[in-house]
Amino acid sequence: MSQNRLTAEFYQRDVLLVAPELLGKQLVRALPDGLHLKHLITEVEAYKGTGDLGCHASKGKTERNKVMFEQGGLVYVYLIYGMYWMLNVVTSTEDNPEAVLIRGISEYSGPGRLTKHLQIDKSFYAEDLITSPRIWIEDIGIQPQFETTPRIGIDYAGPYWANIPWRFVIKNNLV
DNA sequence: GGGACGATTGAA
DNA sequence: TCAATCGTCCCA
Repeated sequence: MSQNRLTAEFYQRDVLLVAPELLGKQLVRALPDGLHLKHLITEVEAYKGTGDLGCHASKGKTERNKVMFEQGGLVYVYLIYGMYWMLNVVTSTEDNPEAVLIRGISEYSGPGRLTKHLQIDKSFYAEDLITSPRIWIEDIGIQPQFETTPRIGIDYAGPYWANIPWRFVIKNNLV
């Protein structure tokens, strides 16, 4: 465990505040054998509310996305293309469906690749990052510079939502 | 019950 | 450029 684990107060804010602040934070995955995998978060995307046509919540609450409607600090995982698990962090408060997609961590680019490495699957659905013994995020005092770009792979959301700059990436090859 | 599709990846 | 691969969602 860590004294610097992020708390409920960190997560229960607007996703557009939380997403960029997750850059440079340390994602920790404690494996069953006791090994702790530690990686800095390098790339994220924000998904905000029912009005955001790129956000799963825009279709209303379903079995898959219902955890997004809970309070911030929970994990939202779902399967994409039949083979990759996407790791998301729920933000904001109850009934405000927002989440941050973790798209990249140090040494591993791509949301599907990083979950494979961290051994994250459906069993992490609704896992509580504030209390879980097997996954959490720590503040290690890094506040990297970052840049913003449109989000990846959501052309179906239409030009406005597909182009809004809610992807946040650490600059250069820092860390 | 059936069909279309996806917040991806890696190989051709 | 394209196949892999399957849970979810929507329609019948």
